[in-house]
Amino acid sequence: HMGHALNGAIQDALVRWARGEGRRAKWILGTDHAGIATQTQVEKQLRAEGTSREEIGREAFVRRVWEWRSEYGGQIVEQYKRLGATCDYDDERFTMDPDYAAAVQKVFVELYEQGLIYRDNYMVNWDPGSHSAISDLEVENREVEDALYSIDYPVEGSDQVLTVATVRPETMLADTAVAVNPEDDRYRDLVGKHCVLPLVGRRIPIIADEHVDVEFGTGALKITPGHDPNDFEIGRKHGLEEIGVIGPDGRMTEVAGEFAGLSAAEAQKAVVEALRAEGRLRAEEPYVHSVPFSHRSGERIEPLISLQWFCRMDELARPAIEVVERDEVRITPPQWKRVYLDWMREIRPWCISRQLWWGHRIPVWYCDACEETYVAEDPAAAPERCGSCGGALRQEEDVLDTWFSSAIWPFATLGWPDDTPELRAFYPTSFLTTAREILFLWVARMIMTGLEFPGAVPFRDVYVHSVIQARDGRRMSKSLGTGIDPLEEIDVHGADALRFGLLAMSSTQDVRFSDAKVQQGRDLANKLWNASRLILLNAADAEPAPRPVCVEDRWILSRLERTIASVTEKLETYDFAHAVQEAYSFFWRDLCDWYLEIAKPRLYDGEEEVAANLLYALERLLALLHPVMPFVTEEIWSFHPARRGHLAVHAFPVADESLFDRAAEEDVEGGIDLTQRLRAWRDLAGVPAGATLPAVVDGIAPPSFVSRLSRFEFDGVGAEPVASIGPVRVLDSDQLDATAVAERLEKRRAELRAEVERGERKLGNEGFVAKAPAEVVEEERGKLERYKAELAELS
RNA sequence: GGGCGGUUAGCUCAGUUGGGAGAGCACCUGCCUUACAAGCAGGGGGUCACUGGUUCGAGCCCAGUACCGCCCACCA
Repeated sequence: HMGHALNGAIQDALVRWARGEGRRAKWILGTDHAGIATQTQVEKQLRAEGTSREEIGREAFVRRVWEWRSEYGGQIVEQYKRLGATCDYDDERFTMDPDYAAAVQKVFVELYEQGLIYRDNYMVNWDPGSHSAISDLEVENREVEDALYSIDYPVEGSDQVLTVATVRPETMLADTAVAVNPEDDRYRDLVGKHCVLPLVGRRIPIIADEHVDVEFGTGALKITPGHDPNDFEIGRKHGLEEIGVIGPDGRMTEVAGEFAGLSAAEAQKAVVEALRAEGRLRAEEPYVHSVPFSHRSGERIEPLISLQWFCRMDELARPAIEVVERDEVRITPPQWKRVYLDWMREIRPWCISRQLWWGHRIPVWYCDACEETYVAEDPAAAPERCGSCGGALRQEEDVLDTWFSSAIWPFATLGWPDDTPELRAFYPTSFLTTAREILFLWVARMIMTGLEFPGAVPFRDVYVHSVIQARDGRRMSKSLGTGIDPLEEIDVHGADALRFGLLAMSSTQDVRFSDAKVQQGRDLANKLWNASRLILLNAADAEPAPRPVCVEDRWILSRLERTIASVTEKLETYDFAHAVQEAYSFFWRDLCDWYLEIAKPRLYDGEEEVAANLLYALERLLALLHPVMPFVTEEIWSFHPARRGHLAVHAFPVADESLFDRAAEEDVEGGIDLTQRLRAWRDLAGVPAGATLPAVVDGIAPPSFVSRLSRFEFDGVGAEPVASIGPVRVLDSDQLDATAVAERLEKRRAELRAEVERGERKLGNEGFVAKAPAEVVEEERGKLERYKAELAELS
């Protein structure tokens, strides 16, 4: 999707740039096994074939997934090639590769042996869609309208009732307490007594817990430790019984008695009806609240207690917090640093087991006879018999969260745990870019495992790129139909155009996809081609070199080198939008609009110096733009007389400061400004486009190109001056329309009067003159003088 | 409920330390000028969301308001 394309454009620009600077660059492209998503796809196929994973069994299913993978797994790689990404394709990695899998097992076992990985019955986010537990980060909350039911729970041995409110009445079957706030005077004397649970008849204690909000509803809260994360915590604190009435299949269990077998939704209706029949239902009202959904399957999460593997994060997080605090890992843009730190400081245990078949099967074996547990790094070397009782061993059925294996990507792909030359050469890596939704899921975990295993940060820089939204500002998503396919953009506009466009769009904030920016990239590629044609067809015999012979030459060389310096600086700070805009504007405005137009006569004359300058500028410009637009620059390069091999392995230009020339820049830019004013005057005075007008210059002569590019002859004689533009006095001629000239003059006089008034007002302000810096005041005085002088000339 | 970001031209976005508001696209006018009509030249267009404050001077700094978006969060 477009996020991959942006990510690829950024990484490829940086890696090509790094190579061009002679740095040893490695870019490993690879994929994770996307456990839930992939398993879901294959299960869908099986259903279409009238079978299921249960029917064909684990081994056959995993084979099917590998087949699926061999068919579709290469797509992203092919797409990256279309984009022009120069990954080390021979080194492609996959999280299920045997050596990678071995690294995953090793990490699991080491963390297990340190006591950081443990198995526990705990409240998890159960995803009925994938039939698996998922982690907190894979849950998204959505606003939903439910009904809020108020139910009367009779207090044992009295006429009193406690009214509790719930959006999930079916879970009342698993209630094991009613809680009130200890400070709540209304219920103080009820604490310690019991309620009788309607429909069920179970005696449940009334307990006091400060979590209960006195303000909400009646201030009495039903406690269902088995089906509510909140109640689970309270239940553990008070040692309450944990009852499960909803099973992993989303249906009511045997424990639910007469409701057993119903889906949770059906049970809700039935329970409400039963309560109503018993007169226990006090109220029912619409209620909007946020509800967890599975990010993967889209189904509503069913919180339930289940036996899962967890990873304790606090110890792992501590050093990962420090390296970011100390900027040993720099996060750009900087606001994400705090987001990272806030999350890490509040980090909770990570549920790492998944009830799937596609993934790294957890390397744990159980002895059913004596309840002994074994772990083994190498599944092939796993014990077959229990060491204590000799009983048969059974391997854990669950697999690891895909992110658990992705977390070790930076070093596992380089051969860890072996001490490989690659690991020594490239770890720690330098750069990682990603969308911010990946910051916790992946980046944080890579930092933690990197510090824990190889013992160093996995990368120095993290760049969090923009989210590219759809043209209308909505999220790009397949389900909304708002997605824009990068491959289609490449088909229509070209990969260079898309790369340029994406980098030009990128920002420190989210941006809408801009067709105009891609268009700009396409236009740039086109114009590069045309300008190169002009240069190469007319200058091919020269040797590229800076050979300035006039102020315009010194100007363009100075601008070229300043642009190189500036683009490099922007790349260094990951300011891609400004980097590409700056290169664009140098090429389009300075080189094409001005220098090429100025230099054409010399070029057509076969002048060697101008040819040398142009070939030099082109050579350096191609190399500068190559990281952004590799295809067109490489193609043009193949026609350049200075080419040696491919541009892709040519050096990135280093700014030559000896060519910086402030004076030449001022002179030429003054000439450009004068040319534009002369052209504007002509246009507004209604002069035919092709006409050449007589004029004289009063004072210092402007650069020679001004006359030709503005179509004025500066050696006019005889006629009266009718207008004054800078040092240029336009002389009367029969090509001028007297009325239009008069109107134009009057318009200019009005402008000048307004400027003079503005300047006088500002300088008449005592505060300004007294408190503003002297140079600012001086500048204002100078401007006022110039405006007054021009106005005097025109009157 | 917390936190972060946004509000600048018709559209998408830039605006470095506070000193006369910019780009690309779109629009208007004129040009097929021997690299390019996917082009060239010129032009119009903005109460910088709102209200106060600081300052000689505010798009920029401070306080508040209103919308929009995102992230985090165990009020039933």
